[in-house]
Formats: sequence, C-alpha cells, structure tokens
Amino acid sequence: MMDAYRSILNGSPGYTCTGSFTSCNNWKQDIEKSNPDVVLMDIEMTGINGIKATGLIKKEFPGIRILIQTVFEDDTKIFESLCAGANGYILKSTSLAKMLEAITDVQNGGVAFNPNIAAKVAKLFQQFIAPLAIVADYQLTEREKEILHLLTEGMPMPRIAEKIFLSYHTVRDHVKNIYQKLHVASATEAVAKALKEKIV
Amino acid sequence: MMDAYRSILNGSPGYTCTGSFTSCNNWKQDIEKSNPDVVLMDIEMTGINGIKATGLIKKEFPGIRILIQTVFEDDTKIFESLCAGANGYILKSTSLAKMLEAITDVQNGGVAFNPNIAAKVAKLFQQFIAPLAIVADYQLTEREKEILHLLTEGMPMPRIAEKIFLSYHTVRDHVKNIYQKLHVASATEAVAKALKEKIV
DNA sequence: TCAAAATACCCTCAATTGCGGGATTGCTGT
DNA sequence: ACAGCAATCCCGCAATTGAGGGTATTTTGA
Repeated sequence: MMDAYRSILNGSPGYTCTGSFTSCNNWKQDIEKSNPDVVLMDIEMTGINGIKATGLIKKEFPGIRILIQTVFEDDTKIFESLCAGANGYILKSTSLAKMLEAITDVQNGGVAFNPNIAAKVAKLFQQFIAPLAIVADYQLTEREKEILHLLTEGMPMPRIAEKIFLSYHTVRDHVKNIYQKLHVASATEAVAKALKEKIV
Repeated sequence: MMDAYRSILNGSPGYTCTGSFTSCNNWKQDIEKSNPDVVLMDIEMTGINGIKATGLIKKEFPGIRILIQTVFEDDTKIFESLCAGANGYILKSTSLAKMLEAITDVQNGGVAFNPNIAAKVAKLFQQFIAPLAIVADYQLTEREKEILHLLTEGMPMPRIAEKIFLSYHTVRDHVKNIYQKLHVASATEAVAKALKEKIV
C-alpha cells in the first residue's frame, strides 16, 4: 500500500515521496529525515494515531502541511483533525488525479476537502456557530446585566451587594426583576439562560 | 456578464440555466418560476444582498442548494455565508472547469470551496470552535453528570429527585460531591462552570 | 479478595433564596 | 405636569440550599 503510493507519487512529475512510515512512533526523526513539504497522514495507525500526530507535528514544525487521508468519514474524526490543524481531509476513495490536486493545493497554502467532507465541515460550522450568533435581548437594564453577570460568576447575593455597594435588599429586587424579564424562577435557571443565550 | 454565464451553462452538456436575475427583490417568484437545483448567488447586489438572500431562500426552499460566487475573499463574508447555509463559496476568478465541477459537487449534496477559501474556513473553525472543544474533566460519575445537567436546566433539587426517582437527600448528596469535584460552593457556580467548560 | 468508589438513604442547622407586600427618588417622554 | 420606569431601600415568611454529621449496599479495581 505504502509502496504503491510511493511509486505513484514518484511517477508523477512534480511530486517526490521523501519518506513513508508505518507508525508515528518516531515522527520527529522521520520528519527531520525526510523533510517533506506535505505529509500524507493516515488516521488509522498503531501507537500514536494520525490525528494526535498531526497535532504534535504542527506544534513542532508549523510550516509542514498535513493532508489527512482516511477511509473514515465521521464527524468526530473530521472535527478533531481540523482542531489538530490539518490542512485537508480526503477520503481514500478519492481518485488519484484528485489526490494529486489536493496535495498541490495543500502545498500552495490551501486546504483540501472532498465535497462531502466540506459539507460535513459546513454542517459542523453551522451546528456550533449559528447557536452562538443568536443573542437574545431581554431588555435588561445596566444594573441588571451587571448583577446577572456576577450571578454567573457564582457570587451569592449578599456578596454581590457588598461588591457593588448596594443594599442586600436592592440586589434581591434586581434579581427579582431579572427573573421576570428572563421568565425564570431561580438563580441557576437565570445563569443557565444567560450563559446559553450569552446575555452576559 | 449574466448572459455570458447563461451561454456557458447552456453550452455545457448536463447544465441548464433556468433563469438569471439582477436582484433578489423578487427572489421568491424568481425561484418558483425558474425552479433551479442549484442557485449561483452573487453577494454584491443592490437591495437584499446575496448572503441575506441565501438565508431567506434556504428557509423557504430548504432543498435548493446555493453556491456563493463572489470576488470577495474576506473572513466575514465567508463566515456569514456559512451561517446562512450556503453550500459553497467560490471566487469569480475560478476557472470555468472548476466552476462547473463545483456546481456538480453542490448538486450532488457536497459543498464546494476553493482551496484558499477552505483554508479560511479551517482557520475560522480553529478560531471559533476549537476553543469550545476543550472539555475539562472533573471525573464526574454518570449520576453526577445527570444531576448537573438537570441543574443547568434550572431544576431545583426536590424536582430532580422526583424526576430521576431518587430521595431528595440522595440528590443533595450527589450535588455535594459535584461541588467538591468542581471546587465550587453553590448551584449557580456549578451551573456556570458546567456551561462555560461544557461539562454537561 | 478486600478496600475503595459509587450509589443510595437519613438528620439537623444556618444561610440563602423566592415571593409577597410597600416605599422613595430621579429621570424621561408626552 | 404627570405617568412610567429604573433604581434604590425595607420587611417577613416559606422554601431551598450548603455544610456538617451518620449508615448501608453494590460495583469495581488493584
């Protein structure tokens, strides 16, 4: 398998395989010895897996570009690869021409995704970011926001009163109003809503 | 310009241009009349801009796939397009062959990015999502996680006890242990920590 | 196999909170 | 000028919570 890739790459003008390794156990020496522009990384590996290795290599050699190549198409792996700093994620089923194209793209500073992988990335993006973008407005006054913020720090009302030089009673009144505006009935609920809908 | 695209598409086997419009002011009728598989969307438009239009179309016609095509390459536009539900983002400088390929990919359920756009998407991903992924581990047991979760819903302990068929006392014991493990001293603090560090 | 967890249950007391009232001041918009 | 509202202060009662004690069963790992 490895030798197949090696032959293909070396047989393609413009590409040279500077090394191939079956494990990431000696990744540091391997990288230093073969000195690649682009690493074709397999996720499924004994010992250190490809995603972990990607993180390690990126930390040690930020200039090296890493293209993940795998049979897996699941969200978690894609997610983790992106977090680890991978410069691309292509499936092993990808045609040779596309693979060489991806390597070139990655070497030129781009990031390569299969269209269906890109779809998953976009989906992940929407899943995680879109909820963050909706900032609900409950018309809280400045005081109320201030107190709500201190509540989200876990500060009990007596402490809050001391901190912002208000009477304990006043703080409790503000909290009462906050509950009304947020339609909640307890501090934990208010804090949860504040953090989930990032009102703080 | 528009006519150029129309001719190119109609001249390419497998592609048909069912309509082209200079604004998104009548997007609904336009879509209904032309009934496209894929919309090639321009961001720069008078009236409703392409990103807003993408959001509107996606809401009204979830099945229609939208490929953003623009001269802009800035992070904000890419970010917004993704949030609006775009199925691709390619530059106008993209070659014709690549553009047709992108349209096909998008029609087949994929998402199309130029390699450098994909690089920006990956960067955005790492910027916004990776920080969210650091999940602190406080060695909570299943029960504790369950109860902590209910706390983050704003449920008071007596209700939690009913809900999970435990004695009120037991729930309080678990909560005590949670406080110990999270190094907090109140429900609001625990909820705040749980949500901020997404332990839930 | 045996100790350590996890799980479950119970009690008490003081602190905190939720909720119902009532009151004053100062600013804003009509 | 006056209603409306934010902001401030106060009281009391009942419910909930935090912190301290104690016990027993089951599961789990060294």
